[in-house]
Amino acid sequence: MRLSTKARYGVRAMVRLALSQKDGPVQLSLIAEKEGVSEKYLEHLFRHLKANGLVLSQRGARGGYVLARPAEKITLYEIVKALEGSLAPVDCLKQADLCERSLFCATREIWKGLKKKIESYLKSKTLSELAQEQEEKINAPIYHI
Amino acid sequence: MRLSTKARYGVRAMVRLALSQKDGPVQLSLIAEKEGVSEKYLEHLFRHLKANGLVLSQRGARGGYVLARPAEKITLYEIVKALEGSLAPVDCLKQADLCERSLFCATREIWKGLKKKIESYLKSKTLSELAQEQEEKINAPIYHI
DNA sequence: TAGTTTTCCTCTAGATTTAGTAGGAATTAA
DNA sequence: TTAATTCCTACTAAATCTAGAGGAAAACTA
Repeated sequence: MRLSTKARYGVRAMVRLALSQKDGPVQLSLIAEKEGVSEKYLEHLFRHLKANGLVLSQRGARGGYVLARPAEKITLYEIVKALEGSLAPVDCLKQADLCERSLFCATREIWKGLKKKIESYLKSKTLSELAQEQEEKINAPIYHI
Repeated sequence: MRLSTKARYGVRAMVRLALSQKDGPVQLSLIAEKEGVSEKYLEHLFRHLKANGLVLSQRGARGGYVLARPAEKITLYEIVKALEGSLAPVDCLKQADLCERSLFCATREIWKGLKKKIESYLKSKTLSELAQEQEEKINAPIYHI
């Protein structure tokens, strides 16, 4: 049940974008530096984010990315799904004929329920909530003596 | 967020075990045949199930496996965890020092919440529930004309 | 006791997925 | 025109998944 780095890095990049886009498009080079992720890898991730209508891009000098919608209107579900492809724990949920047992399989119902739980949780979290929490964490660090 | 075949086959095998063990230990060869999974692969899975105290084994002729506890006392969480190792969506939940950002990472809190949702769902499902549902599905099949 | 059945154990290996990197084309601002 | 930036297509090393082979150990049966 692990998320790939696509989802992990991608969500962090989106938070960074939400926090940084006040001054116009944000370059991948900035996100790469701040998040400690390779710029080349971010290119892949943002392709998916763009294809799924989550960000808009501006090419050329002083270009970059901005959120396609206000952060309050973007859920974590959308981000993770755009990057991970699907949140189904098992493939037979998308494609029942992968397994001839599908119709009589009790475990399949369990996985279906699990998928719903995961999705409803991620749908309940918006990017703006996450960005705000991130800001608070940065502004209220723990000081060591 | 996909489960491996370990968890998928393992849960099905446990359901099969719950349904078949009335007449004594169940051999892997039987489960393999019924579930369409290689016996050799089941050996691997049952090693983990046994190591985690979910099944007991009897070696030798007419040996096999039985549940270590009544099916009502075994949750899906235990089975999946035994086979999958961990249900953490990201590794930094188990080992915070994997990432220097852990202490100030808002996304980490999200993944922690997601892990809790997954676990509480799987803890709420017992093997006996699952076995009963499976039995009903078998006894009430859909007939095609 | 001998033979058979079954779990137990270690080692090996192909297939698939992950996590990137390389190199350059296209676009835009200055 | 130049520099900056996204966009696109390949390629690849490493990890993980999904087993399979071969035999040792244990226990039942005759």
